[in-house]
Amino acid sequence: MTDATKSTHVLQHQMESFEESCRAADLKLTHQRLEIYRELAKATDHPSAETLHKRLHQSMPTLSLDTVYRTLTTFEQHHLIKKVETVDSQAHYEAQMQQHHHLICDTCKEIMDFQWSSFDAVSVPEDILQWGAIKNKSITIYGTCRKCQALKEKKKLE
Amino acid sequence: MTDATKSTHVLQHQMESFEESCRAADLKLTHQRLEIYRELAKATDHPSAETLHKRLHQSMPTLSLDTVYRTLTTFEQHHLIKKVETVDSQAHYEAQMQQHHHLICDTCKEIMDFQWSSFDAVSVPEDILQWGAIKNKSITIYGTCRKCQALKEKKKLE
DNA sequence: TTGCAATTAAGAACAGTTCCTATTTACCTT
DNA sequence: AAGGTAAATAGGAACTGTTCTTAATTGCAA
Ligand SMILES: [Mn+2]
Ligand SMILES: [Mn+2]
Ligand SMILES: [Zn+2]
Ligand SMILES: [Zn+2]
Repeated sequence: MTDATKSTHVLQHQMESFEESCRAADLKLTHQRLEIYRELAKATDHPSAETLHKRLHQSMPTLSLDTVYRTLTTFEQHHLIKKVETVDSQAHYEAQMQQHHHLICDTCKEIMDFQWSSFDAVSVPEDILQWGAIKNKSITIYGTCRKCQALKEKKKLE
Repeated sequence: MTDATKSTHVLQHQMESFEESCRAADLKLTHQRLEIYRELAKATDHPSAETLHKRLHQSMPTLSLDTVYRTLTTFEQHHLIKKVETVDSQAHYEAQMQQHHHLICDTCKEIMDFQWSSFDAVSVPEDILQWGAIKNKSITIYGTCRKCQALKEKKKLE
């Protein structure tokens, strides 16, 4: 997927399996839940509740910010979405549930996904096993993205 | 270091290099700054501003929470400490500046340090290099720590 | 010592999130 | 299809974590 948005049929499939998960979890299929999930699923960034609320406002002018927060929390509790760990004061979310890792730009704070399957395959060092039961490991890479690097170069020349 | 607290002379050395860094950065060596740094440096957990404030309250009853926040922000800006990325609403800090990684317990939320030098040594996948200038990569491992596992076992038996 | 810019304490303000409650809605039962 | 009911929502109040404002204090250079 090189495009900035997901193809319609991939998203449609994701929506169907989302609806199935909701029914299985006894979550009512409200318009709000469907639209919030769809908006998050089609996002390639990792939006905050406020960002999602803004994006949905045009098509759902009465949607309350509280509903966005409450709904995201519900989804997270049912493992339908994930809260992304950041250093930011706002919480960021994603519907991407497959194993993946993050690139974070220290300048624009954009969070990008990436894969590193050879890392996913290795097991953790011996001495960590005694800490407890390990469930998951993920990488965060920090740096400056191309866009922000270019901007900095420009400013230097001025 | 198997002990829960650092040996006095290691901490003393860390304090000396901290004082040097402050002078180099034109930061005045106030009692508050020294004590906040010392408290963070000797901690093996990853305390929040509020936790640090509580720990310091006995010896410094007039220390304000605002000063703790302001001081931690100042230290972070001068790369004397780090803000730890978590999914938590409170910010967590550490004085440990050497490359290391984190284990986070999903139950008690405790954050533990660990080393993985063979991972530190490998370079990132080719295609990531085109994203921008990479500065650092770190791992977060999630799971349930021994203590919390034991507690859960106990509850099951009841 | 003295002078002054930097720093602090205390509380007000602010930002992000959650709670309260009256109203609405999904969906189960007829 | 219609009715009943528990769950979900909107809107505003409340709460929590963090930052700002300002007057008083302090570190440190002269
Ligand atoms: Mn992601
Ligand atoms: Mn650490
Ligand atoms: Zn950037
Ligand atoms: Zn634990």
